[in-house]
Amino acid sequence: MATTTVTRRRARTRQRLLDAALHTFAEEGFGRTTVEQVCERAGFTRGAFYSNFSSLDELFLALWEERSARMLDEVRAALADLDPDDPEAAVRAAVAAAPVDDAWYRITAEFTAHALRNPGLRRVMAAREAAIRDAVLPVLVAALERLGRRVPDERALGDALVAVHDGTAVQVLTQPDDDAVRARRQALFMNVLDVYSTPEDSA
Amino acid sequence: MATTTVTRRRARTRQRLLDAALHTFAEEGFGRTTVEQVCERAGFTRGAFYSNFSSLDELFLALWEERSARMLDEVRAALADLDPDDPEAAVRAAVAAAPVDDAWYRITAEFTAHALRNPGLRRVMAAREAAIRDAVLPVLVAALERLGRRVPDERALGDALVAVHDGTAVQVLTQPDDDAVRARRQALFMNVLDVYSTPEDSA
DNA sequence: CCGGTTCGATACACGAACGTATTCGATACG
DNA sequence: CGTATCGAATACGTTCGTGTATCGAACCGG
Repeated sequence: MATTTVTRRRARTRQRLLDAALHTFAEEGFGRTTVEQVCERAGFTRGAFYSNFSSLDELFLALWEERSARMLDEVRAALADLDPDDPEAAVRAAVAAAPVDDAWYRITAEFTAHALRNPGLRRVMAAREAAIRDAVLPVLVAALERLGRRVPDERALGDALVAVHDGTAVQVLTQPDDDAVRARRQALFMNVLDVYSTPEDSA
Repeated sequence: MATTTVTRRRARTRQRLLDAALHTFAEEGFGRTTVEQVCERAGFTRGAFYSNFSSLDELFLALWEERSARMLDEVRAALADLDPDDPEAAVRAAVAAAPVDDAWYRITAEFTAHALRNPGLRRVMAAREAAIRDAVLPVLVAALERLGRRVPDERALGDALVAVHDGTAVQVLTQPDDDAVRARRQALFMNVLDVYSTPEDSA
């Protein structure tokens, strides 16, 4: 195909721009980031930028989609091989799969704020969140069943876990050196799993 | 005092600028907001701005401090008169006191991201969060005790509640029309209160 | 009222970033 | 090996926002 190799070049600079943008967004904030900054970091000129994206907004969305999709994959992979006999370990693995990454958190925080201003983006974000939830949920439900626990309201459990994940992420990031915070986070996950599932007999 | 009335004028324009900034930040995002936009909305010139604040960053911090302090007061006031016999109502009141306000959420989200880049700001934010938590906590603990429940680990309960509040806020805002989301939020609060307290006898 | 002070308005000079139109080089393909 | 095409570099004019230095009016105390 004629376009194959040409597209390679394109894809490479595109990727570089995305990487540069990731770091610039994290350091400067999305709103404070300029096209020039991204280009300089990536080692390109603005011409290259505008040949790949029509605006910073477009790049921002592309970046977010790429990264969140990748994270979703990682979560799926990590959950694929859980130890069915050790619920603590399972939770630990699941939590580790959706790590609290400083730079990425800042970006999603701003993306969230951004999306709340734009109905289109808001739907995109909601869909992605739902996808993550729906990927994680069946695995956890299965794990719980192997432990002899049923989940009466999967949706409620899913929302609760997502909320706990997001909510505690801030705490962990604002107190990065406090292990107790991390421990409480872990405990809260366990508690939620416990509360939103019931022992066998209630079927 | 000579400065009294003069200060009044000053305070008035200052307040107007803060109000204008609140709305502009909410609509445009903090990073995308310019001094000019704020001034235009407030009905002043940039001269007035620079006579009151040295930068947008400074205004941003001032705004956040003012608003979060006010919110803290409101929470305190709302919690002051709780119905000791109706835990659901108590929670509802508490939740209502820390309302999920769209505009305000966007701003705090960006402030959080901003603060994560700035150690000084991060400490300010952590302190404010702790203050809110410490204001709410004793009231809830007392309410629970009146219901015959003890709270073994107050800190854990506090962190959990804050996390749930923050985490579910996003869900409520991204799905504003879905009452089920709000109901699950409420339920999650109840569950957390339940899990983090034990009946009398365990004293 | 009146002088002094404070505070916001005005005007200016500057720099940063934008987006486009065009050029030039690399790369795929016959 | 030559050529057509694609994509990044360059160059340009323009807009927008900034911060400061100065001016003038509102407001204070006496």
